[in-house]
Amino acid sequence: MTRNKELNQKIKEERRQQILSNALMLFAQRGLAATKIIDIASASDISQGLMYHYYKSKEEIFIELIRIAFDRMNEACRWLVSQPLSPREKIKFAIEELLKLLEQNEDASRYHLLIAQATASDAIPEEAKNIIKKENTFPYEAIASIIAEGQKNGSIKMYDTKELAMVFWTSINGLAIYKAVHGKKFKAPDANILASMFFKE
Amino acid sequence: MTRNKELNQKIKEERRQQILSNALMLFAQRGLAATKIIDIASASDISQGLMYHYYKSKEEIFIELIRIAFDRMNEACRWLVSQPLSPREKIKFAIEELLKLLEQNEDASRYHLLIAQATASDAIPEEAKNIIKKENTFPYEAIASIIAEGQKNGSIKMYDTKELAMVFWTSINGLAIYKAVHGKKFKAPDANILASMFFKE
DNA sequence: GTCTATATCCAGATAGAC
DNA sequence: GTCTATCTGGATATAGAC
Repeated sequence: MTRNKELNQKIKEERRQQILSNALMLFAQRGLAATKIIDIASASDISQGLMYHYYKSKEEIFIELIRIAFDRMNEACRWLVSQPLSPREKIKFAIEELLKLLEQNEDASRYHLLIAQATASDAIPEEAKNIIKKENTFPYEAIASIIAEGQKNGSIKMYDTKELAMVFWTSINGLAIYKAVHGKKFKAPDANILASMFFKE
Repeated sequence: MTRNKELNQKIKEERRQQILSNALMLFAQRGLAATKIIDIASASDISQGLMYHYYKSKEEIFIELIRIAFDRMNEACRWLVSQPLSPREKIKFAIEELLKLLEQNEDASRYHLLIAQATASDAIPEEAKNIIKKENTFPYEAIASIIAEGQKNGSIKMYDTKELAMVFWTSINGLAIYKAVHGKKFKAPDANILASMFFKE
């Protein structure tokens, strides 16, 4: 009895993951409004009606994805900040890892695109907007704090700290979008190109 | 008689421009699917029904905007290539002008965002896809050709030419999206930050 | 030219059978 | 748990009055 319940729970959880992953692909490809519930259902090989056993609405799926996207992003930033590396090494490492992720991991660039889209769009659920408002600044601040340290010890160029942090993320974002568009054909650029915005030769 | 006809034509043309401009703002803000005809009509202070005197569908408006966006972009690129400047000066100038445009011209960043969105989205009219497929490569090629020249004469770094061109546009794109999100508060970064990806010190 | 009213269509969400 | 059928609402596009 309890056995069965647990097993069912587990199956349900797996199915939810599967739906999430398909929804992520579709939202990233077409945006929230243009993605129909039935598209997600078809991609997940279930009927439209059955979707509502797993999620109570399209928006709920979207919100959960936004939450996951920021969780992962912020977790990665916290981890980066805590590494025993010099500021310069951290920035270099961050660029390299982000580019590698973009090139190799399909989901990674989709999450990026999802955030980019969601951030750029008015037409998303209120709750998603709140998550964005609350979480969006952290990656900028994390990078800015590393850059500030690097500027103090002379290893990073003396441009305005916030401007550098903005250019860091907007460049990554731009590449993530490019990747999402060009798919598997995408080859990440040499990390040194981006790095040269921050480092003296 | 002919007088009146001409005048009417002129008024109609102006109204169409007005509608286009409002539609651009809304499409950039919310995307195609999430923008309702009635939103465009309201923003233009006309009834929903009247919209159809000016455009036969929402998609037609979208397609016209995409066409304009690429016309302007490509025209600007052609102009840049033809300037009597050294490759290095051209790149520097292009960065400065693009950043200035982004900061000062509302429409400019909206057109950027529109292209970014449209390029990133599956869910746009077939005809818009065709325009994108046909026109999208030109700016990349134009910048790549300038970079190649600069590499030949030693004024631009010897990274892969296509990678540099890609990073050029994706960085601008990323900033355009950032600007579209943050609106008037946006302040463009120092052009030298971006320039340092291309130039030796 | 402009509006209001309406036909039509499509997508989200629910109900109910199996 | 899963499906099909259906309700409901909202958006596009058209018709017709002024």
